[in-house]
Amino acid sequence: MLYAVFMSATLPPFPRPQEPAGEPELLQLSSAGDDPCLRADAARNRARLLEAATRLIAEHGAAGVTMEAVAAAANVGKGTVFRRFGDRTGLLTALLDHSSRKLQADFLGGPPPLGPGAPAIERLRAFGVAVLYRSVEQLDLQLAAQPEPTRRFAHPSLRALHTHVTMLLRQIAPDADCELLAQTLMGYLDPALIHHLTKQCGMPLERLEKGWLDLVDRVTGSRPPC
Amino acid sequence: MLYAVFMSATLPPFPRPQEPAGEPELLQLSSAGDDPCLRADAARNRARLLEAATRLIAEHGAAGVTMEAVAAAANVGKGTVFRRFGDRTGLLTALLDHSSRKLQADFLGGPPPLGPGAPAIERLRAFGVAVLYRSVEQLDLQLAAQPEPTRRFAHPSLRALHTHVTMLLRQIAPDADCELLAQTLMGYLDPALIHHLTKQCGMPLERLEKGWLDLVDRVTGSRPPC
DNA sequence: TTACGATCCGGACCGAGGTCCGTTTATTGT
DNA sequence: ACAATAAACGGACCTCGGTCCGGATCGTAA
Repeated sequence: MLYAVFMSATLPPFPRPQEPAGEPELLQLSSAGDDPCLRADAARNRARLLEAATRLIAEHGAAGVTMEAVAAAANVGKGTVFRRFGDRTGLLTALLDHSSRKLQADFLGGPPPLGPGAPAIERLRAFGVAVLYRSVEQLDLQLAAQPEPTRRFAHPSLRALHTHVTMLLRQIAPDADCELLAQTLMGYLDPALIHHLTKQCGMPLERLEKGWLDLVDRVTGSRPPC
Repeated sequence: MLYAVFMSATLPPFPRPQEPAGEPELLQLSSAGDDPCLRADAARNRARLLEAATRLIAEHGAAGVTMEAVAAAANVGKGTVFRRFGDRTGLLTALLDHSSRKLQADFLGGPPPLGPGAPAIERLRAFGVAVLYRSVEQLDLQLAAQPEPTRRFAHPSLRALHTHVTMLLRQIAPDADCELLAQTLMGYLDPALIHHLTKQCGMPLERLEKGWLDLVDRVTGSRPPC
């Protein structure tokens, strides 16, 4: 439960999900939603599974969908699901992959203020707002896709966001511990927090948005007066 | 999975864990580690379970301990564990209860700078450091006790901390959205984050501590220059 | 002391995530 | 076209968290 780091060279019991085969860290925004060299039937089943999962989740909510149900709906064996996606989190994450890549493309190479061209602080503000909106319209999935606490921050997609925020911060406040500051900012955008504040505390999204802008100002030291 | 709010008056299928029967919101720091009016055998079993759990966790780590194993080690039926503590999270939380109450007592009525008497900002600084240290020496348990994302922020003990931070912030920055700011600060103290930074990124605790102090200064607008 | 009702106990049972391995299928080289 | 080999398949199987309910126990009042 806490071992199983690599599995020795002797016969891998499972080819391991080649799904989250993260490209060189950050710039993993290539190839739309497909995958590298996958056998024909495998690719077909993968597509079927994603489609089935999407449909079932739309019907019953992410929390109400069983892996076995997905497999059945896709006319595929249960083992196939796990071989392809590793675990439940993997499948759910794959469903988020598209929007995740889009967001990444937007702030990495899109038009300002999200993309390069605008001053860093503007980009940072826009970034938070973008993430906020994205999370709100996928809260259900985002929550269900959250891995267990130990791995929450290891998730490649999240790391990418964190890296980006760190870079922006470095341009704004070079003397600060931008790694930690970035972590703090990302914490504000945690789907679980957003869910809690909007659904359980009834805060309007607008307030969260203001909160983000304010937070950015405070953290970067660009408060109004002074 | 997302219903079951209260259970109607008609025959409760389970008396429901009377464990986290939160007193009036905040000031729940009374009665050391025991419970209200519990039948003799029930109290005895409860103690046995807590003791067994503690021992097993010390041996195998929190993640490596099964509910059934705890039950067996306590010479008790599995059902008894769940009746008493509701679920795994409940049991683990109960183990943290003692230190949780102590912390609460400290910042609610202990000596400055944690307790009342010191200026709010000093208390806030001390608060973060205290939580940091407490988390570090119980990381394993804290992580394992973390409930699923949907309920992460609903946890009473966490709410208490959040409330306290909010109050301190209100004294420091009355015009800010202290609820949100408090949430941000609490995010920095999330055990999962601490685990990630210290165990996975290899940051020394000292750096996290500096990070907290710096964060407090930034967020409250009490930066050095100006 | 006894009897009775509320509370508690225990372990069989269930569902869902995850694994294993014998069988099937796609690909590739000839 | 035809092996031969690597990759993929599927579903039985395992574990573990959580539930249920018939029966044992405790507290109490007479």
